[in-house]
Amino acid sequence: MPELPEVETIKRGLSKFILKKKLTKTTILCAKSFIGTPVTGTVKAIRRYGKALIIDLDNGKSLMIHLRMTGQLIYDGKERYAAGHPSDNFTDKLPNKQTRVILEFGSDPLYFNDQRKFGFIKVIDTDKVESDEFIKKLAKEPWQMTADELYEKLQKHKNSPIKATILDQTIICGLGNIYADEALFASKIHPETKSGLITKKEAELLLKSARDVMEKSIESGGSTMATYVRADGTKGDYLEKFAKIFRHEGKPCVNCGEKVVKIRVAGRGTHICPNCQRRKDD
DNA sequence: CTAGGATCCTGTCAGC
DNA sequence: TGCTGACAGGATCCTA
Repeated sequence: MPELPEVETIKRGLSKFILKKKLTKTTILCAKSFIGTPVTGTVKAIRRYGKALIIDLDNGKSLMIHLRMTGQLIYDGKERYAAGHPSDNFTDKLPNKQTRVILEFGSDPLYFNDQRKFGFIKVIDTDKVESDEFIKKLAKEPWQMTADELYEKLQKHKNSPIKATILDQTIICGLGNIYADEALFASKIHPETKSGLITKKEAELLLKSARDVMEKSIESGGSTMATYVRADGTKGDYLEKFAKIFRHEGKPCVNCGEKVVKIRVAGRGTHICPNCQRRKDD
């Protein structure tokens, strides 16, 4: 589901609507989607750590929200603001059968929808956010990391395929299945390449590519998300705005025209151009 | 310690 | 039509 750019988009969009508003009521429709005891309080800040969203209240409590694969947040005030896992129900009547939690800000509900129930909202003390078991393990994001740092980490996991390594949030934070494929394609690296065979130069390029693809998505993500929501029944296509390889299987590579293929790496569907991304091992 | 696979859960789609 | 298995924008747990 939502990777760093989507969560950043949610953060920016949601800030406009719920900052300084009071969370007055919580309705839990699925017990495993909400961890802790519901709280009330005024929204003081909205932060993001990797793919995790933090809503700080003015009473020392914070809500940590992780959308995992299929989470969505849909604010239904005067206008509707929806972001997260894209699907038709952004424009549905709400709540629907995938609604797990409803947070109410006065009369305006914020729906937490999550088809597969992997995501969650968790209440934690604001001063303990950074020591949370999940948060504290997160590595730096690509913008905070140097190529040398990345290179060193790759050497530590030299036998893992590079895609598996960059999907690990404790190694580099923010990439998910889409942006891992996009960054590897932009860097002309085959996803199955053993991490230990990545050169310093490639690590530098990979880091730059990761920044680029996510920045582009953040730029287009906000506006296209809004467009998606307003669309009259048509499916959102914001992936098409920036994806050059993800879900392009069967289509010609944008660089060389070779047919893009889909393979399986690290248990995940993976898209490559067999011509641009060559294996260097075996 | 690393590496790989199963697992959580619901829904959809391709292939009988 | 109905069934079955594969798979899905994530992360953890278990095993070797």
